[in-house]
Amino acid sequence: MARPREFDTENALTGAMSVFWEHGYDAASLLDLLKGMGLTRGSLYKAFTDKKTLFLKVLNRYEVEAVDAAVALLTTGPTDGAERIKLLFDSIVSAVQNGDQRGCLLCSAAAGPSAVDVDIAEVVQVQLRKMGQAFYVALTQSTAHSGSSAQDRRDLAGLLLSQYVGLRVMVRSNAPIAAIQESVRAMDKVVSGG
Amino acid sequence: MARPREFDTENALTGAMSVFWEHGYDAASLLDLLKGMGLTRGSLYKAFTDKKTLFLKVLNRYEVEAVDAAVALLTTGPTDGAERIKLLFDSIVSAVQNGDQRGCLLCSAAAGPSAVDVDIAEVVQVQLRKMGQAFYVALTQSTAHSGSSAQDRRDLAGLLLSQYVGLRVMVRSNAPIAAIQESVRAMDKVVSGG
DNA sequence: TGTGTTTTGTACCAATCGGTTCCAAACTCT
DNA sequence: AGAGTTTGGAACCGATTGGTACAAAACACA
Repeated sequence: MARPREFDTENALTGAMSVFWEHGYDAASLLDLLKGMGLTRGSLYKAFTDKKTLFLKVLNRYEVEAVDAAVALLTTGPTDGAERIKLLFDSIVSAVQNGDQRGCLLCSAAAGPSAVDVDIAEVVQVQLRKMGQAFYVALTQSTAHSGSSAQDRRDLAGLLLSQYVGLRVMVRSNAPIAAIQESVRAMDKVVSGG
Repeated sequence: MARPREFDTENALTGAMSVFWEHGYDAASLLDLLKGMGLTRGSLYKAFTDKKTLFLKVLNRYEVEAVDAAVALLTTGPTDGAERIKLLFDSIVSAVQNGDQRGCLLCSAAAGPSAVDVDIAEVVQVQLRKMGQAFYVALTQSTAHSGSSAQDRRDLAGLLLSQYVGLRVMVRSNAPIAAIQESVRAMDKVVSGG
């Protein structure tokens, strides 16, 4: 009934995510996005309305692609819950060692536009809360912490969450990998020695 | 020998710090800065060269005003080192309770422009390292940790540092105060029961 | 093969960005 | 008072910002 799209929406979103991830929300210009998504102004605005709505859709995609993966890692699998937590933090170190210094799109959004835009802040909070819940579940399914009170587990889950955010912000800020490793090593000890 | 300044440089820097603190580096426009500093374009550029150099000077001022204060709190005083660490984290909670959601200028800089500008990144790293060192000293001067190995203390200091960054980022991102308190409570436990 | 509908690409928009230029005003010193 | 020097303020700069308008192109359906 009409002219079909020449681009794949999912591909375009992936491209946008990559641009936002690298530059951050504010610093990512329309031109960056157009180049990264491989489409022109008209198409972008017709398909995604707005820079901000595009970013919100990218955040949703990040949730599906990255957050849910982390949540799955934390809440399922054969290993002990504490072991899964270690795996997650070790994956941060691995990422840095592989040259990925982009940090976490969600964490950067938390530090940046989230302080100014309520819509973005809301999505960010939902996802952070999701991560926190996953930490809580992992602790509950760990032999070292299943015996402690729910309150203590909740507190420790909160610690793990802010720790996660802090680490990935430090990664993005060019902190030496040794500093990251120290932090992860200490965190492993806390999680093991409940 | 010439016309004197009509403004006080230190006052102007304080104003600039306040603007950068609230908006972040990128989002702080020249107009915001001029208004916040109470001077005009000509004066700003004559006195501070550049937006970026102004920010670097603001970072130096933040170091003197905020970082050094935190370092002093952590490294001196009559109380046990672990107690000082608790005081620092409690002060974060207090700030939020008093309606201050700006977080930490340094931490926001770490998440934002630091990933892009090497000069800013360098200053940020120096100050973060300074904070980490202070955590290390506090641990060394704590009865609960003076017995552990220097390596363990270094690791835990790294954990405290990333924890500090993460907390203040979360504060800025509008996280509920309950989440902040959980994290601090768990942190207190780790520091006490070393 | 039209006809209707949607996409695409470009030209264009006002607003704002950080930064420069320039001159009158305000001062110190002789 | 006059010379010398620096500040303050406003006008102005090109570049870039996110966003819109519109005509041509590409399809589905009849």
